[in-house]
Amino acid sequence: MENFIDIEKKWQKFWEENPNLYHAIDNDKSKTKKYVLVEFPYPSGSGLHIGHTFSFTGADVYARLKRMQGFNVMFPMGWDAFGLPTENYAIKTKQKPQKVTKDNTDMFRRQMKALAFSFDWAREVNTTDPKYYKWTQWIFIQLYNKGLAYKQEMPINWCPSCKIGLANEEVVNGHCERCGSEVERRTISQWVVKITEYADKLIEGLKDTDFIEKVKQAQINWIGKSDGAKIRFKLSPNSASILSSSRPQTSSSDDSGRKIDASSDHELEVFTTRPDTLFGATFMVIAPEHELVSRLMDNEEIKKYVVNARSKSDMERTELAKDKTGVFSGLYAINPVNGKEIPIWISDFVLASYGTGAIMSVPAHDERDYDFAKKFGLEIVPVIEPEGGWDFEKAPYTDVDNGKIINSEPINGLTPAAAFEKMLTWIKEKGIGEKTSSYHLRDWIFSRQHYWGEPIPMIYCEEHGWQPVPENQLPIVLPEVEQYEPTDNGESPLSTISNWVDTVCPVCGKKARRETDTMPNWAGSDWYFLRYIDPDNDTEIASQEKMKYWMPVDVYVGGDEHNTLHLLYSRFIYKFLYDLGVMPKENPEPYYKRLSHGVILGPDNQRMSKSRGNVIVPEDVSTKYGVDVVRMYLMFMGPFDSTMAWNENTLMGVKRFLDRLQNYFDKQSKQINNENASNAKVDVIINKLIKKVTEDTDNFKYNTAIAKMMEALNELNALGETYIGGKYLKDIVKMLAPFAPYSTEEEWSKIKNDKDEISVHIAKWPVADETYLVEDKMRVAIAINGKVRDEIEIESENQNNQSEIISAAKETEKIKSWLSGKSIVKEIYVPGKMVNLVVRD
RNA sequence: GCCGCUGUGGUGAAAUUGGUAUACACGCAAGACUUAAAAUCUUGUGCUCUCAAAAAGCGUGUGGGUUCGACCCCCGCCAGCGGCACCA
Repeated sequence: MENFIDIEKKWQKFWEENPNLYHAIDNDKSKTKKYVLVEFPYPSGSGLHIGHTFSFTGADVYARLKRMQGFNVMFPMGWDAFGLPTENYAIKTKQKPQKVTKDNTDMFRRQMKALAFSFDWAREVNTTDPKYYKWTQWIFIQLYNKGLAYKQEMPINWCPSCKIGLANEEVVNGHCERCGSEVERRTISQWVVKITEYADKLIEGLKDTDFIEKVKQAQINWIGKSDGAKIRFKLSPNSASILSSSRPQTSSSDDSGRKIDASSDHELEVFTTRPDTLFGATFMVIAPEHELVSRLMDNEEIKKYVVNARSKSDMERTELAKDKTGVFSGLYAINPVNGKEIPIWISDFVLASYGTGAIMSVPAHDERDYDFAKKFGLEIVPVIEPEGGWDFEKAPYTDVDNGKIINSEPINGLTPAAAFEKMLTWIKEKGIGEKTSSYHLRDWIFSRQHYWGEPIPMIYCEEHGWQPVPENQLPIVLPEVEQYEPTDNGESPLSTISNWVDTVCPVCGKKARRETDTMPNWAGSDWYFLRYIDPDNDTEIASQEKMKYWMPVDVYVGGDEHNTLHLLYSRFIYKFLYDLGVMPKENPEPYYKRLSHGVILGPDNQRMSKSRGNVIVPEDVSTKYGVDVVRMYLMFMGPFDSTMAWNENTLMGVKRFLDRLQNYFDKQSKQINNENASNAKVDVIINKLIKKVTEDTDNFKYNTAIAKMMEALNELNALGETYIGGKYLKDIVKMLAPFAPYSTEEEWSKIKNDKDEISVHIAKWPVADETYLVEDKMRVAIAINGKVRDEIEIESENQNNQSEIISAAKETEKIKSWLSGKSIVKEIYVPGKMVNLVVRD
């Protein structure tokens, strides 16, 4: 007999020579389409890891099932290949990133083919291919044209040792991921994408999807919508005159037209979720970055505080969260509802990036305001009191569901909820504010000062400002050069390539400069699922007709770590393109179902990592035991979405099962020509198996599907020398095929006849014959007071004959002894399941 | 602190969603084959009581509740995991 290595070689070659087995056919109306997507990998130098193997196998099993069930399945694969690790590796080994990427994707592709994933390789995409990123750049231009991309001074994470700007994801606990030195803040002019414009649409759109609750919640939390009001506080006359005498020297913003701060010299605008507590506002606090503060820098104390606060990293600010700091601004505002003059403080616990960068402080009813008031001896005025009173000396009262409004002349006695509504109308009538919402979601910083990314297709002209590259000049190809190390000044390495940077203005034709920043990693992975639909299209992102056929993605398999950022960015870009009219109007959402796969831990129950030395390399295990064993084990070890530890003993159990099955097939093959040699027991075993395996596989419950196959084999073996016939033998091979593609293909080649498909992987999935699912006899449990004491066997056709079954139940020896001396007060019969007799002494 | 999830044998886990708890697999024990070991096969395996068996009792983190009947539904608590976190 051939060993598994020969078998794998043989069939890999066969599949390579027959790629049409897994081809998805565009616009095939004769079949129902099924778009099965799994997150494409970043092709790192260390090859496919066990997590990839796990999630890809899970998606592959599903794709194979659907294909065999007669769907027109698209199951594509590609490479999310821009990114820092490649750039760093290239710098270290003095190779071109293009070359490193090529080597890595070649390795990944080879490993994937060895693992028998049924990808449609004709649709392979690569985010670093100019033909691909032409469209990534095109999307950016559309964003710019619609006013959703703007340039702004933004603080970034700066590594002083690498001399490079770091993305948030490259900062680990306040330190540079690469060199470990502490990250500083620096302000750099950056491209920003207005995802916040779509915040509401991204929340509402979730109802058009079938994501699991956990994912929907993650998205909603990340967007973090709060309903409340904007309220304008007039400054006291004195304060207003102080300010008007010190206008800011220059406006810090350049051309974005965005104003963070809507306040004028006479007003200070705040956002609050608690307008019901407005009468309790006894002071105000503004962020050190607030526009007003820049006009108060003559005061040494304020200047010192502000300079210090601005130099703090986000880390430091939040770490010191408990201990409030602050300084009095010298200014006063008027509480619009009671005319009270209240002080304005400056403190870094107020975030410039949320709301208006200024708050009204109600210390009696907010933890942070309370801490601040206690520390600086500010007034605390309660405006809500619960029944039974509250000791405001000890703590603030923050419960919104209970209590009555006090100390608030026109609204006294209302509940906080009623007061909330009342105040919204009131501030509107008085013209001092209006209802609004605020979001945790921030606009998306889109610039990276790295080489290995998509060039941002923008040109700067002295006269005409920022202009998009004309679309017919796309793609702007990343120049291949010798120098792509980071520069000293924090600019992208592209800035040193003068013959690339120097260009002409698309408006006036005069000298102009290209943008030298590149896009973040997310840019290419936002929309890749669209490109699979039409990977070679040169004139459109994808053809309308094809998108109409394939969209939406039916099932999207990915990791929990992408449930917020990637999924949100991706939905945003899709919705933007949808509003642009580029997407089919039937599909406002890109993904119908989202499935998150679990995590495979090392044998020590710890996350796999090189430093722990607990890494399992798929290629090592598959050369030792065979690909089928590895695939099947991964699917058997537990539910597809849970965290599980690698255990080689359990893997051996799967291997034994496959070996036993092989023996069974070898014995059975003697009678292969006898299509229907079978008996009643076999009919039941196989048809039940088909039903269960089909259901479970369809629902990604692979572990129980495999358990059923094991159970069935045990049952068949227990029948001894019974031949089950060719049809059932083929059914078993088919059901196993998605999990164990090699050995089933081998077995299929032995047992198939001329009428059968050339490959088991395009054979027709079996359908259970319902007539065999009903057994003639059933076992009915008999319980006394809910505890099972005995059981009887009944004819299935009699299962609804309640009185007969109950009297039979009372007649068994065991039950009689349980009943003696007791009286039956109630009899319950669950058809075909059980009898419960409720008795009393 | 907030949001989400999970607690079932020695282990990974099942349970038709309110109807016989522990399927399947691992591990362990005993046996068969073998000079021996590995591999393979057979049998047993929740706990207590028992030389053993029968019978009984106890058993799904924990305390209550609803129900003829609860791993499943409701209320409270404990433990663990993941995400967010000075978001006004």
